[in-house]
Amino acid sequence: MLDLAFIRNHPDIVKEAARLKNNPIDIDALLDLDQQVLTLQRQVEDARALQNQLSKRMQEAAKNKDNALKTALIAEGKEMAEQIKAMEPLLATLTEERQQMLYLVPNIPDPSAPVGKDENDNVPIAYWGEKPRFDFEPLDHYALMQKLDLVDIERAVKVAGARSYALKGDAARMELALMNFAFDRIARKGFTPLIVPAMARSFAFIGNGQFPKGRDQVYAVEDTDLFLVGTAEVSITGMYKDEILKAEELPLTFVGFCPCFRQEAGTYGKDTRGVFRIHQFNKVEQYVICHADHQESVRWHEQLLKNSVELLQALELPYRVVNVCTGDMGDGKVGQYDVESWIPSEGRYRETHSCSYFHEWQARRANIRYRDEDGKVKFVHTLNNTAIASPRILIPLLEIHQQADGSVRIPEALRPYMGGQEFIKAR
RNA sequence: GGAGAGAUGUCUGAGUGGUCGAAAGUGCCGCUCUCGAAAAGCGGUAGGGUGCAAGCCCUCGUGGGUUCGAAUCCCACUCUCUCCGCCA
Repeated sequence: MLDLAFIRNHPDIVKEAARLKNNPIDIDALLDLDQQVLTLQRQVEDARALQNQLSKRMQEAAKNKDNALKTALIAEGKEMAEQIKAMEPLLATLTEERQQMLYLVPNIPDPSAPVGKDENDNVPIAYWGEKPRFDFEPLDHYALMQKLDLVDIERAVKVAGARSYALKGDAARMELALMNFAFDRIARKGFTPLIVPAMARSFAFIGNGQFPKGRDQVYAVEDTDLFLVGTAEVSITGMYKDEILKAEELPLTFVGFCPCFRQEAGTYGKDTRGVFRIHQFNKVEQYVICHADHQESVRWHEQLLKNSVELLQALELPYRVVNVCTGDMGDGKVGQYDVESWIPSEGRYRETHSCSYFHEWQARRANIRYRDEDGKVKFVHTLNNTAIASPRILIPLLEIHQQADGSVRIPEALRPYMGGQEFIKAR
């Protein structure tokens, strides 16, 4: 959410941001509504001021035992109360409408973000690792998983419907190993480990930016105000809602884990093979709350990216980093890098990580602030990045490390988390 | 699921329907004292909206109601805590 005062003072900047992000919001309509609110608000406040004055004079009258005056003032007060009561519902409605519209206003992308329409305009900025050359016919991840008995999709679908899966055997062990591996490595950098609720109230989703716009991607728990989170980010943001932190407490750095749930509405027929796009997965997430300082945000953005790619390097997975263009990045983001891992069977890189910084956009929604050294209360900055998300990461992991004999080599860095095991072999 | 208690500022905690945005303590900041620190003393210290500003308005869990006027009375809801039951 942007500062309303900023939108008033810089409507052109906001309109340009919306255009760059393919966001159809009508800023003029918002400002128009805002003016209505302000006008009506002034009227109501004037009336209330008058009412308060009457109230004070009434006390005087009571003290002086001036019953005639008191009676007259009460009559006047009654009148004011009615006037106010008549104006209040409209003011409340308009204010709420303005708020809902405000939620839809996108953040201003950084000038360094490439301008573009969709993911095709994202700009690769770094490559790492050698794409493997196989001297045998490599399998795709699903074929590999079937052959090694690592997954049971049919029976999982029987239980939970399309886009479900059950990891089996060493794939199940590997998934847990990956979570542990990522959790450990990021924690070792000083990030506080956090296992967070996978369900959260609506305010957490509003705070994070998933609501109201992404509501259709989220599962609701019936007859409650609870929803299943699509990322630990939602819960962590919610945890700090309405807090005023001390400047010296910042930055707060977390490595958060929770199962993640996504409806994947509107993706029918897309990525239906294997475990690429599923409704439930596990994710270790990096999350940072820092001072309201652009440079500090940028430094953390780079650091979070570095943390993630170090994990991929340890897993010996070739990847590239793309600078996500304005049209492809989310509403709340100032800047976004995606890390894409090489998928041999598709002959292309695909998103496995997403690294974003938001400035105050989430903090304003969730009302997370801190008291600055000089006593001023400011909104914090927030950032987040995937550390590891699985089973998606199993796709490059299995495909890249498959061997001529049909087995899969476990990268050395992961072996300590799998009891020293070196290969996944057919049973 | 059953029974009870509660929700106030950084925290603890007081609060008779009007002079309460709110006592007191604590924390924090400044000053005095001191070579310096501690202790002690004095002063300051909630957030938000609106306005050039003075100011005005709002906020005592949330929403409604009573009233000229609600932290205070009434209703509903939410949440927290304690005990019992069930349970990983």
